[in-house]
Amino acid sequence: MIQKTNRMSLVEQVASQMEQLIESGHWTIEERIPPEMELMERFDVSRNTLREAIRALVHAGLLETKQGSGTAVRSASALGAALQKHVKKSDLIETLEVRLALERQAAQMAAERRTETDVTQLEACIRHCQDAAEKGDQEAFITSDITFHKTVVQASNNQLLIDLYEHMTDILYSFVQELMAIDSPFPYEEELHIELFEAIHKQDKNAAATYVERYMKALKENVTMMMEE
Amino acid sequence: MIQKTNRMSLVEQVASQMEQLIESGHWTIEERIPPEMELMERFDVSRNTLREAIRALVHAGLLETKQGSGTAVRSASALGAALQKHVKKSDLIETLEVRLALERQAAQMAAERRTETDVTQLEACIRHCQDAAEKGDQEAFITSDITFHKTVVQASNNQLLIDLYEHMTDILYSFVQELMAIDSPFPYEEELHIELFEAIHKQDKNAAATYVERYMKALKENVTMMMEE
DNA sequence: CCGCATTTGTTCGTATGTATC
DNA sequence: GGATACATACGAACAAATGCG
Repeated sequence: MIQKTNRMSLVEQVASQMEQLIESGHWTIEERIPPEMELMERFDVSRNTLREAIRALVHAGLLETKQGSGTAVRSASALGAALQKHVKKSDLIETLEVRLALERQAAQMAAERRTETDVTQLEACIRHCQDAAEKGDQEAFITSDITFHKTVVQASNNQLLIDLYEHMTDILYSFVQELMAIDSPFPYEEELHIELFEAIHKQDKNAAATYVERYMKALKENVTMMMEE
Repeated sequence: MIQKTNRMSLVEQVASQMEQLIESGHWTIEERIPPEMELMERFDVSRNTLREAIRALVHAGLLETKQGSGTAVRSASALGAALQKHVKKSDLIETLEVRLALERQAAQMAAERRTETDVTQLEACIRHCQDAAEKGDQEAFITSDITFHKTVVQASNNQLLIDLYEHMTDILYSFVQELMAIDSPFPYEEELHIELFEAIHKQDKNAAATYVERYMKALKENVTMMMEE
């Protein structure tokens, strides 16, 4: 069978391969990729062809070039970069509302499909949250909190939903970090986490949705308050 | 104050401008854009620079070049193209589940925020659906059906949600078209549309969510049946 | 601080393949 | 088949930024 990809332009072939290398994690984030000269030899193409491929990935948000310095990986996913660009033009509240939509759906599906492994993982996440809260370690707490939510979504077993949610959350996180500078009076709704966990554990679909809604409502109010200050 | 990054690369400047032209609808979809020579003069850059910019947009899915023919607009949005690529690797069911998440949230928000204009628009959409159903015009019906759902989401007044939903729906639509070839035994849940409309009209948030869930459940079952055949 | 090597940025020229008329 | 227009690909040259000794 003849490979149809002979019809794919050289630039596309090179760009695809590089994209693969990035998304597969072979070229990790913030890492500098080999210089043009070396890549020319590796891919056996001319400099212009290679440069066009690099330009495509730069425009897609995957790479970042600096004259005189080199080219580095900026994002591991084209979808994430596209979302980020789009979200930057949007309202923070709008983004939160979309995140709520995704997490509620995920929580319901998690309640339906969760495995024993999911349950033990969620328990571990909650423990991490509690530990960080007791120690008063803000940063560690926020990280564990995010991990908890991501783990809930992962239990939904819907890869598209997982990807969208994680990108959305990462973007939100970096935004919130910019917004609230150093000190962060982030209230911990510990009960809500535990209740959500138990709803998933008991496979109670409606309860899971309700707790996500409550959590998100509280979060939304916090953010609006933060923005008014 | 010194301008920090007036040093945006020429290629990026050109690519951004072209992206603007596409997203603003100045270059409409499927339309062929001016040949390289003309664009070189308009942007006052060399051929290679222009080509790199075009390549970037091609890789982003906004443009499509054909040797000997020219360059045409393929998609009006970078996010849409990125989503499409990602969705193609996903399951149809997964995509439906995400769409449910978005539409349920949108319906709730529409119930809360809908204006009188939204109500009259939704009424018009329902009438179009009914007309098409009476005439037995499958294609017109599906189009009106999609328009109805998009109108519901638009009433949510959340631009990010609207964009995501519309891209998702367009992708789903093109998929379903491929899947079901010519004849399409697409069942019309007329009551559900009307009930959803009335819930939004009466600003009943919970009812709106319920009807979207029911509608999506029916749709999911139809799709699974279609795929098993 | 200077000079140098490295690396990316920009431009031009040339040859070839391919679709359209 | 021929003419034209466009896209593809390569090579070469110089400019500009960066980092190092």
